[in-house]
Amino acid sequence: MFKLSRMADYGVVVLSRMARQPGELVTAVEMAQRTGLPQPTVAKTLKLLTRGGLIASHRGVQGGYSLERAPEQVTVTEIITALDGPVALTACVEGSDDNCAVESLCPIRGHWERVNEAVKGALDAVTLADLTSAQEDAAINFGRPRAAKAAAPADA
Amino acid sequence: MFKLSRMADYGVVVLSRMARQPGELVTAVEMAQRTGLPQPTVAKTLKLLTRGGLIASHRGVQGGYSLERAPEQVTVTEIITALDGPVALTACVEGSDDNCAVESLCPIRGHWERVNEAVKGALDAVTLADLTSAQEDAAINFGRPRAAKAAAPADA
DNA sequence: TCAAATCAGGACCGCAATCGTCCTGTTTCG
DNA sequence: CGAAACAGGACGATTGCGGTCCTGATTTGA
Repeated sequence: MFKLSRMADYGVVVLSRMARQPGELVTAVEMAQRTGLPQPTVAKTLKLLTRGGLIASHRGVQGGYSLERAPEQVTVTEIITALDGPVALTACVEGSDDNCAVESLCPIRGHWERVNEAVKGALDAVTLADLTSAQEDAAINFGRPRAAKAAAPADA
Repeated sequence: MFKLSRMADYGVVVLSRMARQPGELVTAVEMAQRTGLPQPTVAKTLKLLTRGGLIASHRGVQGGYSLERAPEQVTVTEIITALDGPVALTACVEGSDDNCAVESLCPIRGHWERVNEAVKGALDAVTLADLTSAQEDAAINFGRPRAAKAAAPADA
């Protein structure tokens, strides 16, 4: 229950790595090497984070991604939102598709939103800095279910 | 993101319906008729709720299920836990399977747990009574994606 | 001006977990 | 003893997600 998506995990890993040298411009492949995650996935994650406004991208030969905001300014809510869409407990709440046919007369809806707010608040209270604080030198490679086969390039 | 499972939705629907007559003994098929949900699914939900200790079951000819606890005593956390397992944000936290190979040296882990607690607290604060309060007479049939075909028996 | 590097965006496929159903016991009452 | 109802688990379909790749746009440097 409640498992946040793999993408969100990757986002935290990538951002944590970037937080170590804020402002530095790193390419997607470089990032993949540093984190040990597969390149395409890292690239995708970086793109999502860019679209979410969490990092800045620079095209061209000497391009790359950079963390422009301070780690204390980046909340977990933002990370999750950028990678998985808005934080919402129930399909009922967003009402995006045809999820809830009788949405208008569903009285539970309002109550769920209250819970949603509380959850969102909890996630807002945690920043990237909080998640990064203790892992300065530790190897960052959690959250990979069973893909830990071919040993990571280990910074090659 | 965060979408809680369909089962949890069903659980709330069923429990809300039961909360209207606490102590009354209703069978699974009866419950299905009242809620408009398919019988097998309702039966499954009832079983899970029973196992979770949220309702009591009585076998035999005149058997059925009954809500023994007061609606104010039933928290959302309990409902979710009964139907979907423990509330945990990350695969990292539970550490049940081989999800996290480097769990022991993953420094992010502790921080996620903090978030987990906050989320759990938010869900603990909402009871079944809160979700039931306003829906005394409204038809309860949200959360059904596209299965709203054959109009519900409407209490037959 | 041209070529290389790098990001942007989307399409696509495969897997996995979930959802929903059903079947076979077990218990209780008439 | 038979019917009613719950208990528990097995099983198949489906949806969403995770992961990869391809094509285009943009910038830099020779």
